[in-house]
Amino acid sequence: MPKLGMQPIRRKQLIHATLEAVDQVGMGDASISMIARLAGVSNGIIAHYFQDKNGLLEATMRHLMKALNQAVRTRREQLADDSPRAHLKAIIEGNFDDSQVNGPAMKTWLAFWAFSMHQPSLHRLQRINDHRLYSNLCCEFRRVLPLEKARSAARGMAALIDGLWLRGALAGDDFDIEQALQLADDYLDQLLANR
Amino acid sequence: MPKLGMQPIRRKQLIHATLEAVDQVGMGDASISMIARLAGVSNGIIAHYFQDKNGLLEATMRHLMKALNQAVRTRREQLADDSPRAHLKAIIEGNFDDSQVNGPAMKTWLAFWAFSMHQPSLHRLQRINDHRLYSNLCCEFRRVLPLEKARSAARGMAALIDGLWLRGALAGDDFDIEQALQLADDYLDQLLANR
Amino acid sequence: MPKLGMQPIRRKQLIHATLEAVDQVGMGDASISMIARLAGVSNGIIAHYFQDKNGLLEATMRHLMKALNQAVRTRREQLADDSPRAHLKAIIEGNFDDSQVNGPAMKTWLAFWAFSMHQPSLHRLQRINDHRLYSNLCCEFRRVLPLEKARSAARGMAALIDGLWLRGALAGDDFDIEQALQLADDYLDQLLANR
Amino acid sequence: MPKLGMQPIRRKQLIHATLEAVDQVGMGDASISMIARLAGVSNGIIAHYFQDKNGLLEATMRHLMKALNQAVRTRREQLADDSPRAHLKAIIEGNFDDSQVNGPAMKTWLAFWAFSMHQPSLHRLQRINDHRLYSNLCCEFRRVLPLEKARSAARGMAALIDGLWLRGALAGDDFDIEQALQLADDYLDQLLANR
DNA sequence: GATGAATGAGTGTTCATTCAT
DNA sequence: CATGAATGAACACTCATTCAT
Repeated sequence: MPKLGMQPIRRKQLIHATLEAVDQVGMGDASISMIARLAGVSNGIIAHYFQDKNGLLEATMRHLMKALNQAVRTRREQLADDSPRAHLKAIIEGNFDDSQVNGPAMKTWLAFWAFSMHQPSLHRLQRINDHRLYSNLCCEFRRVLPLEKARSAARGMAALIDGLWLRGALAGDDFDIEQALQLADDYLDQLLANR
Repeated sequence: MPKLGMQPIRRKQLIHATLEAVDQVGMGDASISMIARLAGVSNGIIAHYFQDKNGLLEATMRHLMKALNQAVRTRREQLADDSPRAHLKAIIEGNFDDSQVNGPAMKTWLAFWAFSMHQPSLHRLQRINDHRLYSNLCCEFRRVLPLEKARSAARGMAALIDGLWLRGALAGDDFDIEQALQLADDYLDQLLANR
Repeated sequence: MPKLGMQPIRRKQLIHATLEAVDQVGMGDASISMIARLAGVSNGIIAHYFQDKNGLLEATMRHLMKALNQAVRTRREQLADDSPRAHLKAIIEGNFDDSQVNGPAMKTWLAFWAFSMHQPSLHRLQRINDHRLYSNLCCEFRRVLPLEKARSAARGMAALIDGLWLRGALAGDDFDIEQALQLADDYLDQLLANR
Repeated sequence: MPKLGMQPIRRKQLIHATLEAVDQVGMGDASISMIARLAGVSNGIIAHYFQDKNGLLEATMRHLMKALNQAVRTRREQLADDSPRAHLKAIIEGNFDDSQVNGPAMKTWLAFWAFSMHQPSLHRLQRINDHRLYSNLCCEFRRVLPLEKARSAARGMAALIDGLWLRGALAGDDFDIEQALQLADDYLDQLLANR
């Protein structure tokens, strides 16, 4: 008798096992059987739920992206203040959400960046994600800056956010999130001041 | 004695073949035999000159780092103007040198970032490289800013440079270097203005 | 579930293929793929059941040791006469059992002796096996000889058995088992006479 | 200018390096380049003096056999007493000469036994060596025993010698040579008493 | 006489994938 | 739904051998 509704449970199990595996040994050495072992299921099950390894990796990336979007959206929805500045801060902070700055997530993002350069389906996801950050920022800057200035500000802020995140990820345990937020905040002030 | 002085020639050959291979198929699929084929030599020669695959990858990373340092140093040495601002601009521009923004180099850097998270010897190299950028920037900022402000500025600028580079690399052919330099320059102005 | 209970079948298959391979080309040239071919299975299956080549070799050695112990035990259990002499003869004869004097077994034992000098896990097995022969002999000698004489007799008899076996193995097809048993028997008479 | 008379020097160097290599890692892992390194010469030199690896191994085996024969002959020549008993003791003792019971020699003999089963040229050498021990013993026994008894005694004594040596070699550092000689001596007494 | 660069076949091992149960 | 047995290609690496110098 088939257990009903196993699909979402198994998928979550396997995606988390993938993150854990990448955290432990890197994406290159995260084999199907290791992931299956971490998830406590058999090898074959991955084909059942994700077709093949690429399917699992793509699903894992979508999971991270969804978590990022969720982190940003939640912060923006809970805003008392509807000012551009408040929204921009929320976007910045969302990018340094717990779901994005833990070991497994950081290592997996790094691995995906490299991998996506040679995998069209992942590259598309990657570009969508990059564009969403820019687009979110640009929208808000647009409320207080002329178009070209807004675009420029969005490009700069997106780069600073990613750069801070990247250097933090590479630094490992020394990632000082408060400091990163402070730097982004200072930059934001300057961008907004420069009308 | 056999042909003498082949070592530096072969090493260069193989490092360039590695960059080419990573550019074509990514580091995960850049096999020893593919690299050897691209270099026009036999598989076994890699062991002869680099001990093993890791040795070759590490040498390739050192090559990229050396090129980056060289690009920065050359620009600084040729400076007519010895002002902090000029030096900082030279550092920024060095990071977007041709040796760093071509396809093979960008893909290889991305791959190394991911890989270094699980390879202590590469991680060490990575940290040295990250620190050098910060350190170079900090020195120059220090000439015009108080210590804490200089540190902050260096951290911010390092992050912006890396972020611009990263987003450019992920964008692929659409990497607009002029635009990136402009954004970094604007940020630099603001940092220097904020004494 | 897939075919159940394949493990013991496959393990026997592969151990016998190993003995055959060592018989045909020696342990140095008995490659995984040759063994797999002889067993009629794929290369990869060895990892599935024995982890790696060493695991297979160790299992093969255990198989030979088990056969030897079985050959001795069976003879002793079927003894009508419970005298020390009868037991000692049974031990001697067990060491020249068909399972121990055929080509594959002899060549594999020789190879293991050499190999065990550099493989701690096999060396341990080897010592256990050596000690068991001595120990079995000593127990029986002890029933009719004082301690020191029993020990001496056991050492001598163990050496003679191994020496006869060794020279027989090296002689190849000319191994005259009857002659070997006769020599061991004569030696036994002398040891027992020397109270 | 070619150095004259290098051949015997280089050959000795390489044979000793081979024994050392086999002692350290076993014959399976004693590569040409390891042997060359231990000898302090280049890889290519082995082909120069021994044609190929087999040539070197065969020469090494001949070296061990020569040392064994020398050890026996020297003892017999220095005998004051020309009795069969004295000669037999000399033969026994020669087989436990320092040149035969050190680590490198023991490990190499074991490896050769295994290897010779699949290498006709080495097998021939092996049989010559085995036969020489038997033949030497038989000659002396013949002086005091009838033909069949002499043959039997020689077979038994050869087996005991080899068996004691083998069990000693497998025991490693615990090889008690005095004990082995005592056991062989006791056996000798019994064989000579049984006219 | 001696070197060490270069080869390329061969090794053990790993792994994503398939499939009968 | 789920298993784990089985495959076979691919991998990094080793090595005896060759040969120009």
